[in-house]
Formats: sequence, C-alpha cells, structure tokens
Amino acid sequence: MAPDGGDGSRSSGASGKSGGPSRQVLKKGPWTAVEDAILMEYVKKHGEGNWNSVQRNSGLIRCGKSCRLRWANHLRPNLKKGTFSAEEERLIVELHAKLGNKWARMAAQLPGRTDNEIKNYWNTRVKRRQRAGLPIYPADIQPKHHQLHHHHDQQRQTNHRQQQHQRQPNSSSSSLSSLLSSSSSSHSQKNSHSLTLSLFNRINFPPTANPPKQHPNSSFLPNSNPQFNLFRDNNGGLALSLTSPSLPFPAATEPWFNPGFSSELFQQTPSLHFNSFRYNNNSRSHKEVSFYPISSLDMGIELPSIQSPLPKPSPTSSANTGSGYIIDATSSDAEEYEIAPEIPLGNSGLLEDLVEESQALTRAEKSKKEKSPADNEAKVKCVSEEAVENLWESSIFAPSSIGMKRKKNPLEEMNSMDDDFLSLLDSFPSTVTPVPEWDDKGGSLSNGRLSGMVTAGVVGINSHREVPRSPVVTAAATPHHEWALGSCCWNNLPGICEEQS
DNA sequence: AAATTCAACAACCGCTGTGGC
DNA sequence: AGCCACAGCGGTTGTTGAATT
Repeated sequence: MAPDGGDGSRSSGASGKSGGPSRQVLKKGPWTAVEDAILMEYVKKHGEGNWNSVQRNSGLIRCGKSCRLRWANHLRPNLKKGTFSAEEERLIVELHAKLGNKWARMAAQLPGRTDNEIKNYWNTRVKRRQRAGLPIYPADIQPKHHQLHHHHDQQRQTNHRQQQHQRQPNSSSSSLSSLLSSSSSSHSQKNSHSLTLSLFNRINFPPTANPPKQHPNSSFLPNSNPQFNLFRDNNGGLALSLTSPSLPFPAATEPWFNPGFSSELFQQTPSLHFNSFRYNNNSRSHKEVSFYPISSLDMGIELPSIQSPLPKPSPTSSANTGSGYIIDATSSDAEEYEIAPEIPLGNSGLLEDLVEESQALTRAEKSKKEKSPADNEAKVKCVSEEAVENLWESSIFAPSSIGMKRKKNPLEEMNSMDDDFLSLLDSFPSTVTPVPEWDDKGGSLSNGRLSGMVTAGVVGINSHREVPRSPVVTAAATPHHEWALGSCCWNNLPGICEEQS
C-alpha cells in the first residue's frame, strides 16, 4: 500500500515520502482565492489529473490530493452549489437506499453535486432524523443495498473502521451514516406503516413559463412535477434536470460577492436568466413547503435550507408514531426509480440492528459454506441487479455552475497570505502553455480575468484574498449549451466562464 | 448580550484500486 | 509478481455562522 500516495498530505508536511523535489511544508486548511485561481489556471492549462505535479509546476504549496479535492468539490465547472432541491433530496434518499454510502456513485446521479456534498447532507440529515426519532428512510423507500451487491464493500468498510479503531482507540468514529449503511435494521421496517413524516412533504411547483430543456440524447420521462424533469439517456441512465437553469448564485448584492471577479458576468450576459427557488419555509408547522422560481436578482438573501430542523414532536402526537407530522408523500417522481423493498429492511442505526445484522452475517457465512442452492440464486440476483445498476449509473450531464459560498477573511490568514502569495508568484510558471480545447470555447477565465486578478493581487487587492470568487457561469446556463457535457470529461469543456463574448 | 447548541460546510486522513514499470 | 505512484473513495474532524437558550 502507498499511504497517501506519497502526495505529502501527511501532517508533518514533508512533501512525499521520497523526499521529492521540495521538502516544503505543505499548506493545509482553507483555500484562498489566490490558490484557487492558480489551481484553476493550472487545470486549464494542463487539464485534470497529475495532481501531484500541480505543486511542482504551479507553485501551489498544496499536496496533489488537496488540489484534486479542491478542484473536484469547488472549482470544476458545472458544480451546482446551494441547498439541495426537494427532488435532489428525494433522489439522495433513494440512492442511499439503493447504494448505501456510495457517495461518489450517488454523486454521479446528481448532476453538479459532489460526493462530499451529498455525504455531508446525508450525515446531517441522518443525525437530524435520528434525533427526532424518525426512521432514516421515508415509508415508501426501503433500503435494499445491504444484503445485495454491496455487502463486500461494506465488509471492507467495516474492516476499515475496525482498523481505524485499533489505531485510534479514542476515536469516536463509526459515523452514524456508516453505522446505518452497514446495518440492516428492522426499525424502519417496524415503522414503515406508522411513519408519519415524509421528508418530502407537499411541495407545490407552479407551472414554469419556460419549456423544459431536453437532453438531445435523452428521452423525456413523463413527470408530474413541472419543475423537474427526468431524463433517460442513451445508456438507460436517469438524470434529473430543472426545467429552467437553476443557479443558486447569490445576487451581486451579497456581501461576499466579489464584484471585481465576475459580477460583470451577470451584467454582460443578459441572455442568462437565472432562476432559483424561494423556499417558503413554514418552518414551524412544516406543513407545506412551496417553491417558486424567482429571478436571481431577487436573491438578496441566502436561501433557507430545506434541510431545516424538524420540529419537535408534540408530546401528544408523537406518542404512537414517533412523530407528530402529517404525512403527505405526494412526490410521484420516485415512481421512476421504484426502490422496491424486495427484502424489507429498515435502517435506523440502532445498536440492536447492528447486532441483528451481525447475526445475519454469521448465518449467511454458515450457509455459504454449505453452498445452498439459495446461495446461487442470490448470486444470480446480484448479477442482474448489478446490470441494472450499471445502466442506472450511466447518466451524466450537468448544467450547472460554480457557486461559491461565503468565506471568511480571518486576519491571521491575511498575514500569511503575503508570504504564500509571493512564494507562489515566484514559482508560478510564466510561460504560456497550450490551452485545452475547452478554453477556447468559453473564454478565459485564465488568461483574462484570472491573470488579471493575480496581478491585481500583487498590486494591492490582496486584501481580497479571502473574498470568494463569484460563481462562474457555465455554458449550461446559456440557451445554446451543449447538453451532453458529462461531468467526467473535462477535455471538452465549454469554458469555465462565459463572461466574454 | 453572552453562552450554548446545532447545521452546514470544507478539508484532511487513511485506505483501496489501478496501471505502469 | 512485486513495487511504486497516483487517483479516488469514504470516514472523520474542524470551523463557522445562525439559531436558541
């Protein structure tokens, strides 16, 4: 094994076990705007991959792993930021029921979303529901991944956790979600008929004025929800899109909106029309959540999270059901996915459930040795399910954007910034290397703005270092966007920025 | 107003899988 | 086959701001 791949991400800060070209102490912690700019510049010039060479060639004092993560989670085009839509949440729940803690695979089904994002969302959601005494999955979704084709993975993860426990006896590890995903419980099953809250309470979607964009290579799936469309692509994969581009950007009036970076983007591209959703958070009653599209110009405030805390169950109403919520599972979109509870399993994360599964595993091991016919049958089932799943996972097209969240501007970081920056400037290659194809198409974050920004930083606006970059509009937001982008193919990107016409 | 709690997010860590040599 | 470097994944932790007490 190659722990950390020698990418120097270990705490000591030495850059790699081989010593490497430099034994510089690698920077950790939050990324700065300057670092982001450099990384984006680098990726634009050299493309993705070779993350370990980023440090060598760009002067970034970051390990390759960190660079990859930063790129994947924040800088790459087509990233969708902001709160998850109800539909996305629904999808996440369904996918989790199906896949377990396979965040990356789930992310592949959620255009513009990262595994980290989904993971974070899930963990907090699980925590919240746990605290509220609610089952993890809504009544109409039952996990089925546990005893099927992911057993191996979970076994591996379990081993992994055990190892970590051995290494870190004090670690509280065993996260809730991993616990959940690795445990099949009967809890949810028990509650499946008494469950009174669906996470997806009634959501009112008004008809949109804009006709849905349709993937040219996809077939449009009928969907009762006028704001969301499901597509089945050529590969049989499913994808979700909004009928109008949803760019959860802040308005230019947001305090963290960096006007010098790309607010002009908004001004210069009148053709872009951003919609978002206003969340009518009747949070106290949680009876109804309504969305309606609004202009980005109307987005003066951060959208409240739909992941808002669940109300405390009233003592009276929660007596029997564990919660006092009114179920209103009107979402019909899930029909497209149909997570059928072939093996009805719950998933509450309760210890007893873990024990149960452990016993079940033991039994399974036994029967395995006996090579029962049922075992073979199960294997066949596994294979076929995997085949279906492979079909499922092939959809990728992601109209979205980079949306950056607020950042802080800690003074201490300001102090270190100059040093960082100077060293970066010293080592940043000045030669211009060929720009990937996609750079030509969209323009020029790099050679225009970014360089300018870096330069500007030199002459004195480095105090904006922590000012987050404004979101970068992708071609997805433009009417003539090539839809079949694919979140994995960056060699043919339509430009990170389209601000220049 | 201060302290506390919590949700959301960003980033790191440790591990596995894979491909090249 | 073994080693190494790298990419990627999943779990965990730390930080921050908002909400609550």
